[in-house]
Amino acid sequence: MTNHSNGRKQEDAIPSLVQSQRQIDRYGLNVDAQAVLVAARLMEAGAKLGHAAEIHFARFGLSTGRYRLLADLEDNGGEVLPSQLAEHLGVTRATVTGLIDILERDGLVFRRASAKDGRQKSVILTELGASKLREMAPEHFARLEAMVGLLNKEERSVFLDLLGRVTQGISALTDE
Amino acid sequence: MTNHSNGRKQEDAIPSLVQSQRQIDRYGLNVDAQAVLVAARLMEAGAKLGHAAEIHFARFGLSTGRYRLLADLEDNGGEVLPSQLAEHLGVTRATVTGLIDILERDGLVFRRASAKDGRQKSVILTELGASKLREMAPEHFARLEAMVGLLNKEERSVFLDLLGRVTQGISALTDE
DNA sequence: CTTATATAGTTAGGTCCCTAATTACTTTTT
DNA sequence: AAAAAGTAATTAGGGACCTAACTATATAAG
Repeated sequence: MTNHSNGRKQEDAIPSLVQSQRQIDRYGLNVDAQAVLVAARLMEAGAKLGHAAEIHFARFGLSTGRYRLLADLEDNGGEVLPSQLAEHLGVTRATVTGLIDILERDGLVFRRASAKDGRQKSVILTELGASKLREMAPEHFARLEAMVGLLNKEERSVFLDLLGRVTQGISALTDE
Repeated sequence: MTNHSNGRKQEDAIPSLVQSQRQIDRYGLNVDAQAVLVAARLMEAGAKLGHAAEIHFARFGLSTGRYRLLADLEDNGGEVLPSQLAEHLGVTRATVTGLIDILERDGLVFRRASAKDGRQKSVILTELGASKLREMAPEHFARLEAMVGLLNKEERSVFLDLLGRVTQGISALTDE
């Protein structure tokens, strides 16, 4: 009984360089296997992190999106328009509507119609919402810090630089 | 008309160091802002990459998961058990069932009951499935390579090392 | 000033993946 | 051999985020 069924053991599915090279060779392509490996590993890491983040935020009764919305509200004085939230979070307005629905139901936020523009509705952080952020902050930030704890300051700086350039490159997948 | 509504412009929502520092200061925590920034940027990048990958694979009528399943099949001689696929892909068996359902419907794969174990059903790559992989390979790998094109060989190597260590650290979010 | 166009938020419906429970076999224990 | 425990695949239901279509209000053009 060492490694079975469940598919979420310590290190499932880490793509290897030989695996990438084999795939490329099969079709006789002139592509750098290491480059492909970087792409594959980053996708793997992104999926894993996304899943872990949901588990992390679920401790506090939130999802990743709902936490980010609350944090953005607090970062902007406690009152922001849904369309601004969508832009800040990088999600659609439809998604923001859904996030607000649940946050409002839970009393962490409420909506108020705008006086100047009848189409707009401000989203406002409640005291309960603010205290939720306050309560979770120590553990939340400590865990984030621990996550990158295997990198020293210098390495983190290098990582930020490289990650930034790879992030720019992501558009290569969607261009054209 | 420069930057409105849609929330998916060139560079929405890039978290900054001052923003991270501000959040930490608000609660008087003793946490490294750069570390928090790395975590935030990686989450951002992961989400962005996941979304871009779906768009990329949709060109070929596939999703990320269905492509990975096909590729894993081909990497393993064209016949693999669902439970093995789940392990290789790092997803649950329930998810694999759904992926196979669609691939089978589209004729890229078929199921066959196992002779030795009545519970098992092999998944087998069809000729259509193999040719789908063959057709998409040039564009697929070229785009992956382009994605990391802003990094040279040396930098890619460093990035792989650092990413690997951060990936290990992800468990800090889920531990306990 | 009325018609056309743009914008804010929402709703409806879809995709991806998940967890928990179910069904059908197989292996182990008594 | 019968009962219990384990394993393989599936089904049922849910959460997150998406696109496209809709409603209501605001602005621009004829």
